[in-house]
Amino acid sequence: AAHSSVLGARGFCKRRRSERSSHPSTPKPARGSGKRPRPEEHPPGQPRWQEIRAEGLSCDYRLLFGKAEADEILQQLEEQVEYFEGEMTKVHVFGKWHHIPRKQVTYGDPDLTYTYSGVTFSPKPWIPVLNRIRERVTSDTGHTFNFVVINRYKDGEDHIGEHRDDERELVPRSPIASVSFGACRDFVFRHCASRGKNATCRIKPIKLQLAHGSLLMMKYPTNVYWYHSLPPRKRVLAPRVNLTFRKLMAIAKK
DNA sequence: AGGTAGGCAAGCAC
DNA sequence: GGTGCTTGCCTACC
Repeated sequence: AAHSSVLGARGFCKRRRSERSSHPSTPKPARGSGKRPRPEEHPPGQPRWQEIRAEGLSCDYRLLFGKAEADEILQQLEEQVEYFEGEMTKVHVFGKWHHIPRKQVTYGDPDLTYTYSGVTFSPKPWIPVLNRIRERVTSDTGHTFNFVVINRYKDGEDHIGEHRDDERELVPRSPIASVSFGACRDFVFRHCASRGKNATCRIKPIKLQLAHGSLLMMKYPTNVYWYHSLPPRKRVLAPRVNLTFRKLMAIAKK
């Protein structure tokens, strides 16, 4: 019940024209002239997926769950997902300890591990709500996954900085499925060669909005060339729970 | 005021 | 053994 007012606030996804990405070849998922492809209202002839393409970037976006089902899943996630606590909520980089500005946890098949900024995480065993989401992604995409990283952003202050996902433990060329629930948040891709003062090219960042119940498939070689981040959005007051399903190799290469 | 971008912090992997 | 890469915070600047 606490979520209903929050999730009803569809205004979170509405953007002013001036805020839109100016990238010419990029579709604008999760918005547009009232033609948002919600699963419960599939107009025939409307593309099932929205393809996002740029140099070295290949992603597909769609709404995976209708609002009622997404609301139900979010409620279950909020009740049942147990996030890491204590030492595992900190990262040690450049000699300093930082408290990560979000909550995080991993679930997956036993014996798999995932390394994030030098810390190796063991997954918690699968629970039904996560398997429900995982099975939906698999039935829709044909891809299987054995691991999920869950990030919870309590409001617009919580965020994650620019990064690429560690490729070493991923099955080569396997896609990452990013499923979002709760507040719609901006999601930004930046090409690796366009970062910093000594950038060798000026490819513009690509901004997407990841809506409640949506799926973003990040396909090879996106993760090779493009960093992604979830920047702070101070006006967002509601939580967002994001699940990135991955296919990890059974034996970690070190 | 919020969003963006750059500089900065030490240590490990190759 | 030098080089590249790392995440988040702070600051400056619109």
